[in-house]
Amino acid sequence: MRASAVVKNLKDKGFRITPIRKQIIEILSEDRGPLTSLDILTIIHKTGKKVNESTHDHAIGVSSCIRFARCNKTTVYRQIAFLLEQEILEEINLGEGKNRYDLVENKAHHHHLTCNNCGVIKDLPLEDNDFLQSIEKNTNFRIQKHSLELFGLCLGCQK
Amino acid sequence: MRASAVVKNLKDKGFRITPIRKQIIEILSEDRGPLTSLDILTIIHKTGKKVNESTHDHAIGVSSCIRFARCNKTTVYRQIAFLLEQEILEEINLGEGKNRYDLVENKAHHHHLTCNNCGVIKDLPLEDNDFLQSIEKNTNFRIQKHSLELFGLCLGCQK
DNA sequence: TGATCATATGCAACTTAGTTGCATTTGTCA
DNA sequence: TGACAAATGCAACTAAGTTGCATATGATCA
Repeated sequence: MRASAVVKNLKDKGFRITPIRKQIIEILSEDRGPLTSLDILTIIHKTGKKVNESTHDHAIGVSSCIRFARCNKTTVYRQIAFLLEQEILEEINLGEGKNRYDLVENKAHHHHLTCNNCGVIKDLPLEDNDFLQSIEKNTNFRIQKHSLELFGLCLGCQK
Repeated sequence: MRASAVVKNLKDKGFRITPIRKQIIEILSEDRGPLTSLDILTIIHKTGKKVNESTHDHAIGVSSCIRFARCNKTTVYRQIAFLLEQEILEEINLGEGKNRYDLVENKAHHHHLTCNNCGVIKDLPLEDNDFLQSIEKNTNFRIQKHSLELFGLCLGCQK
């Protein structure tokens, strides 16, 4: 798994490895597609270790309750910011009014194909260097970043 | 000006022409670049007719005050939704956490070049039909919509 | 021209994504 | 193990956008 390599790399650079940081890196390397901060938080809550807590609320007869792993949304946002800074993550905007995040691939820069029906998001590797160079020539802009997002129907949803 | 043609077209289709609807169409046809809902609201407030209102607040000695044209943000959002439905506007997302809107051009579909330094947004007309067709062939997706946004430095900001 | 009515508007309250300040906790290293 | 910088939790906040409902108004017709 790529997660352990990322963790090792961060450790070597002198950054702390906390359980939450590690878990977020693991979640993002499981190839679930680009995730929102809420996706990440929900996965942490669902997959985290269960904790038995004794309570003494005799009034409603509850003697113990089960809770899932705790993590605050602020922490998720801060981890995302950290991982973006370290260029481990990239931010993806599909016009949904929220951001998604994906591990930066070692392979070539890629784009996304989103199915308007089922919502599946597929990677789309593209050789676009020539394309960008010709735009630079024609416009006198120096291009630093670009985003190309495609929306349509996947094969299964065309029927 | 294109605004009057748009207004006439809406009237012919049986839609009401209210002062706010008209003003929003005019603002968007002034070629200020893609605007946010707040941009539109602010322009309405600044350029609207002044209204003298008599007050009788003797306690603080104010006998009249000047107010700018009123328009509620809800109204702007609803007009945007209406104009999107009529395919008069298109929604543009530059990853800012908010949407921008631009009149749909009769000319070819185009993209945007945003300067990371001064924020200027330039139109970029592109012939991308072949490009999209080859992606359809390679992926089996039927592409319905795409967004290509480029970010970098305009000529003036490269120095 | 004035009455009618569907449509447009204003307002307040709400939702959701994301941010900030501050007190507390915890990984790391000596 | 103790110390301390970095990470976390929590509450309160901001900003974009939405919803319900009462009121106002543009277009039409008598």
